[in-house]
Amino acid sequence: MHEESALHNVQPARKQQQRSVVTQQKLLNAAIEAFAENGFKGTSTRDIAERAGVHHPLITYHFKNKDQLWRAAADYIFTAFSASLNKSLKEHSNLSPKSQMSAMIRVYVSYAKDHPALHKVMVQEASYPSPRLDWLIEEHLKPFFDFAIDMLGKLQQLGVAVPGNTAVLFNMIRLSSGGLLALGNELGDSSGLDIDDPETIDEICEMILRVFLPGEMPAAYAANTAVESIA
Amino acid sequence: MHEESALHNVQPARKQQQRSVVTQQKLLNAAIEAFAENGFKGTSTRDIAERAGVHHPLITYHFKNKDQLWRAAADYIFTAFSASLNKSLKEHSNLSPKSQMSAMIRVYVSYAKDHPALHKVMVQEASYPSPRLDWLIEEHLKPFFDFAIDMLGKLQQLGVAVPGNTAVLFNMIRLSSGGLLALGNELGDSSGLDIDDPETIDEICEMILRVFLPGEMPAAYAANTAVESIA
DNA sequence: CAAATTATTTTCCGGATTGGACCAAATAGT
DNA sequence: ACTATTTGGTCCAATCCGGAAAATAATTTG
Repeated sequence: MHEESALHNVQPARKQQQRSVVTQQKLLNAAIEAFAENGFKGTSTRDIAERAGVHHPLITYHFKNKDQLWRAAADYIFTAFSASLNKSLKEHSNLSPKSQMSAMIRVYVSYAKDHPALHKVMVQEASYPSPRLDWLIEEHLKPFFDFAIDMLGKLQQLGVAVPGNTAVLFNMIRLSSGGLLALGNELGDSSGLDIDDPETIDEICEMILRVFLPGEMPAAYAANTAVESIA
Repeated sequence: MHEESALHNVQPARKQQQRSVVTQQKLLNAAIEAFAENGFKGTSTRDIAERAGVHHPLITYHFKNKDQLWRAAADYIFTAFSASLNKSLKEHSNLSPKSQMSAMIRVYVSYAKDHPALHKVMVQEASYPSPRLDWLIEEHLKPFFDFAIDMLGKLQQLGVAVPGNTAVLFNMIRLSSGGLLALGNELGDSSGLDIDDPETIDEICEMILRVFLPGEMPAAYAANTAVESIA
């Protein structure tokens, strides 16, 4: 027996084996996919194990139980997203606020395209109150939201973003960006849009900018306003 | 035994009893709620029956099986929505296209507030390919989408709606409108928004109009362009 | 290499849940 | 009052559930 999930092992008396991290990752990816499709309740650990091509008791071994697996999976995908977001923020830190927000939206859309589960899991969990939703908000959503809303508010003051309740505006951007990609299956059949076409992705990004950030940056604006990355 | 669901009875040798339609409606409402929360796979017929306060074998009696119940529930909510939409369209048929689209968005937002399941079910089913998704698109989504996209395209030509791919724009409106309401649980905790406050609803509607339909109608435009209701 | 530790496989469990069948009783139209 | 419709109560066989436990295999470390 072990006290903690292998992912957060405190004192590994011995090094973690390679195959271990491989199966953990296989399980995490499978879990994300399954949870995104069928929600927490609608997903069985056996389904996840099968998708991962792994014997189901390994879930107990590596993650203790279904709930911890869900949390580990959420950590996994949100941390990865946060990383690529911070990377982009750093690269664009010397550009105008509008360019920064623009880059941020592009990162989100790109990430949502490759990992639609990011958006789906959020929607799935928000469907009804649950301890997981509370945890997700506190642990991952709130920091990101606070940061983005603050940034968006500044753009509103500059006349770049549409005025109005900033939180509402932010969530509209989030839902549009993530939702379009998550609805890939439906969009094709109902609206003739091909999500896998890079041009469609571009069109989506540009449309979001055109709609939500229609204003131009004031010419006199000094581009150099440092933007700290998210904690 | 009966050949068809009671809802689509062909030759009722005797009239359908009142209490029958009551339990059917209770079941339909419960089904919509449950399917919206946990998806098709994640919902059990027993769960639905329990929510409806009805003995679960009645599902078999009234709807034959789980799948038919899902279809009946989808029919129910989409038909009701279509009705209130057509009503609003008729009432505003003498107004400008922008006012009509504005009214349409308000109807959608209001409906999504009282019946967030409308949006949730769509998202749930679009999560992965399924015969239900195909059916839903063909039966309900396509007619509505085609109508709305056509209307939106005209508004783009008039310079009222933001230019760009009309289908993308339409889906952004749809996701923003429905999504904000469907995410009620999350929005409160993560962004301090109270969905139950009528002012919030107003703010949302106005924001959507401000963002997606920023242009003014050309003054010279003749208001009287008849708009047929959806088939 | 050998021992100690970590990881995987295999088997099993008790219980809950699944969708659905069945029939007797109640109810409501005619 | 007669009869079709609707409901209540019970049951079932199958499957799936999350997890425990023990036997086996593979790796790291000394």
